[in-house]
Amino acid sequence: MRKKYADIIDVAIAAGVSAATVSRSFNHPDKVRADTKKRINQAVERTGYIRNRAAQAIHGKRSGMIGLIVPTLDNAIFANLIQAFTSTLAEHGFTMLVTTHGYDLKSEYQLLRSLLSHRVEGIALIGLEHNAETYDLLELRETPCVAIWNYNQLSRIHCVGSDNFEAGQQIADHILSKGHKNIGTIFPQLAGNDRAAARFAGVISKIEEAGLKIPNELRSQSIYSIKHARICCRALLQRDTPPTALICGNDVIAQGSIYEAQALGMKIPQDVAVAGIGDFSGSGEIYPSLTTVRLRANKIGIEAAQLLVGVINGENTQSLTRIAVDLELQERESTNFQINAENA
Amino acid sequence: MRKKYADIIDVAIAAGVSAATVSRSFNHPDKVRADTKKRINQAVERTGYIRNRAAQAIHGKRSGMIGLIVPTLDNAIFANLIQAFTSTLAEHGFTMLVTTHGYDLKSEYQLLRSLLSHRVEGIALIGLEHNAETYDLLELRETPCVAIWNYNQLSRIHCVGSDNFEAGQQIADHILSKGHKNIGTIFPQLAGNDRAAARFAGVISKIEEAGLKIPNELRSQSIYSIKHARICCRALLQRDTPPTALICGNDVIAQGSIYEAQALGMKIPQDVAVAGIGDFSGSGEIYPSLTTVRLRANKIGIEAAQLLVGVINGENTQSLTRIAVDLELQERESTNFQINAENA
DNA sequence: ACCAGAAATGAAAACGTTTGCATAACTATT
DNA sequence: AATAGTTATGCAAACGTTTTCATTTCTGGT
Repeated sequence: MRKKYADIIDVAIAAGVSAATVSRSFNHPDKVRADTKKRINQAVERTGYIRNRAAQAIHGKRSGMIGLIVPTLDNAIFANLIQAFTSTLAEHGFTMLVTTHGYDLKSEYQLLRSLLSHRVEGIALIGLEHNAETYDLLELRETPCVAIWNYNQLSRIHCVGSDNFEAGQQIADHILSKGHKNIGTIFPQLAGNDRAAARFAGVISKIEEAGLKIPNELRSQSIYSIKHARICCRALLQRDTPPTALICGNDVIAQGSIYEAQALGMKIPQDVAVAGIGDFSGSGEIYPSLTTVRLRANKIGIEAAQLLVGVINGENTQSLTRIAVDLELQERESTNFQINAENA
Repeated sequence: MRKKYADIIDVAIAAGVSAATVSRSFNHPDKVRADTKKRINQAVERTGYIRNRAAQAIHGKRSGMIGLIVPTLDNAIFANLIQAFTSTLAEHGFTMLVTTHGYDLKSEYQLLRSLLSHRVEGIALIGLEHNAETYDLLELRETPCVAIWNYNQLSRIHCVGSDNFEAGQQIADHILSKGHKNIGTIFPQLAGNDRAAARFAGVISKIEEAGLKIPNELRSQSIYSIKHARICCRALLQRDTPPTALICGNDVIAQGSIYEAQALGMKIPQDVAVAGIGDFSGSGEIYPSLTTVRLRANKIGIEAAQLLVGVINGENTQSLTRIAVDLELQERESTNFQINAENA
């Protein structure tokens, strides 16, 4: 046997046509006669041919792959987002090449190079905070690229996402409207995580607008873990004058806070109100249900994929597209208590 | 400008060597003199060269990509698994090409063809239940392949995972040891989901071994959703003689059951015990903490990646490797109550 | 200084496609 | 039935690498 698997020439011979015609039959089906196409398809069947996209990618464009760089897959809401993104891509004939950097922006540049070496047709990144060399390389290679998850009207690249600053504002507004004056926060580390940083800035802006402030002792920092969040929460709630409300950087931290408050025998929302950001699957179903700001991960994923495909196909020629996906404050049980004047 | 981006020849010219030497400098660094290598690296820097893996893949093997076919990414424990898998692959220089089929095994074959057309060097599948044509194609193309998540000593391909039948047995044993006789189950649909099917079979085997049986009315079916699980749980708990224990097919369903029981004013585990399978992140932290069987997603992901890389590199020549990753029963609060004879 | 053997490099073919151009085969018009 | 126009197909070059084989350049022993 000369070679291992059937190539386009074997198919061509089996179908009694030239390789060029076989190729056209796949890529420009309208340019080949119906009966020829049928013969070719039979030949494909007979020979067990599977086309080689590497060979296809080599000269022209079409590798059929999109690269995604994501901090981690191990995170409920990213998983949500990525599922929507990848299945939408699949509808358009693209497959997703995924890499993760674990929140280490320094390695992002290398991952980008790796994806480019695979000649992906487009790149998706999470968030808008990236190294200068990452941005520069994207520009240099003129790679279609979209930033997912954050919306920012000054973004350097296309973006599809929600305004995290606004999310912070919404949840802070809600907490303030319930009469809270003594408020604590539990957020992830802000450096290298522009989502968390923007949310926090939104919270602070509204608090200060209301003439209040959050002292440093009530600004707690937790990783993305229920267990660790519980520890942070406990520290806050066992202070001499514990906060009457906790604003958490995401729903995982908020859930941990709820469990810990319960474990301490406190009533939610009467003794302490808890709010999150994200509206993860389950947040509306736990007891008490969690007040949060919904980030529509599914919608963001779909829109981002559509935008990227559009850019690749040259439909989106001129300027930068920035899509703000709306937020929805979800008022639920965990904050459903009005503080009266005496309590304040 | 002749062409858009620097290719290997541009680098060769810039470095004053031939293309062959540049290629060797990447692929067989020991075969080229140190100072030549240095000159080449400088030339790479200067020209902004990014090598083209498509061109590399075209003739020989090395595409540097592994294909993964997964039911969905949108699932806490798969996300866990996949994160471990992809980061281990990355350590070995591979990038992961991901596709999802949403539990539709029929489309799996097409996804496999698509991955093969990208000339991935290896394939990972979830579970062992696949169409005959999927298995046949894998064999025909002699593609290194590993099934992740399930262990079965009769598997047709390499596998790394836990024995779901045993997981079902373990949790059933535990529930029986607490004296329960009136037991309900809430499982996902079993067809097309060999994990769930094996777990259920394990549960049933132990129940029957104990001389008990679970009537059809107490066998409930729920999708992977807290909300839907709550509905199923409610139906079971509102029966005239509700079960004293619920065995759930996974921790998401178990969590939903806990919330619903609480909402119905029932005490866990006194009024009803709840057990899950999986030990998702958070299951040990909720209140009451959930008794479950730990599936070590992280370990499975890492081992699977190592096995697959080994097979690709020809280290694992002879027979099929099947790795059983151990289970760990996690006894927690949600079942911590012994039924006495009168209650039974 | 010379030579044998080893190490480094280069030239060219090969990998499996796609595509521009040329040609052949149809269609429809007269 | 001839012709012009259209449509379908084939030929061959090109894409960017890797690799085999041949050649050149070292290296060290005499």
